[in-house]
Amino acid sequence: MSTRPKSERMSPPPPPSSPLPNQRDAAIQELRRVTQLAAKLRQQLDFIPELDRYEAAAANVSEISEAMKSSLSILQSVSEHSSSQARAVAVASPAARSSDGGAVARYGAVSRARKVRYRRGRLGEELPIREILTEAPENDRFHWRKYGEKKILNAEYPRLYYKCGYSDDHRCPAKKYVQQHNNGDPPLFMVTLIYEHTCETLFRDEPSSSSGSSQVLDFTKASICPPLMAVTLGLKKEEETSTSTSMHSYKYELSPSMSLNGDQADFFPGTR
DNA sequence: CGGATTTGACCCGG
DNA sequence: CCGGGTCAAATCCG
Repeated sequence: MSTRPKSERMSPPPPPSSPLPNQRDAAIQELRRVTQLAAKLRQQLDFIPELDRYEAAAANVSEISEAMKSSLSILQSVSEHSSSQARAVAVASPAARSSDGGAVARYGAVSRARKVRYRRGRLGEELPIREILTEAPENDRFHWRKYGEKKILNAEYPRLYYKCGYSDDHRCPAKKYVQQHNNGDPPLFMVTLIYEHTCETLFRDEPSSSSGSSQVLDFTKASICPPLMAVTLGLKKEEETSTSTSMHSYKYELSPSMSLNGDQADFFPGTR
């Protein structure tokens, strides 16, 4: 009964109507599909705002990739060493097999540098930084309070400064800067996240329980968690927000442009 | 009326 | 001194 809402399948699963020798090929093909999905997953990681969750998810994706790789190699080696039956097939098309391995390696290599950077704080400290290029900067489900806006030299668009809406109550250090990046049809915004939220743990990994809320991915867009249920880490006994955590309404106004040719607009060379 | 946003001043590091 | 980041009083808005 659980059908994915949006779907993102790239190829329909091949019918399992394969005889024996082809089963291995089918399995390999499935593995390749999963490998592609892992690659896609890796891209979606970029939309995870919190540092620790991002890294945890990244680790999981890496493990998936590794598992895929080893599974594939196991399958292949089995087929090659295997006696009798599979033997014929294995010898029949060695080229195909090696190409499979190539594909896996390629996807495995996609693990480009993560966008977790560090920046000098006023005290010379290093602040955890993440940069995200998105068309929906308001769609992380946190409550932000704008506290400044600044024109940036050589930048077409101003930079907007936000801090966590609970920064006062919970000493949450999370901040984010949002700057429009271009004026495409879906305009892109460079979102810089600084520090993690300590105010609330939105959804700790809850196994099972209610439907939906598949704890990972799908932050891509949409889905703004309805109520931020301020679940503190369980150590501090603070009287939680209680006061209706109102829905927050954003409005990132796209400033009325200020001319400029936008030629040099070189923001972050390395991203993407 | 209260909370969020606006916006220029202020601060601070390079 | 300059530019980016933050503060905070004024203002806006529901």
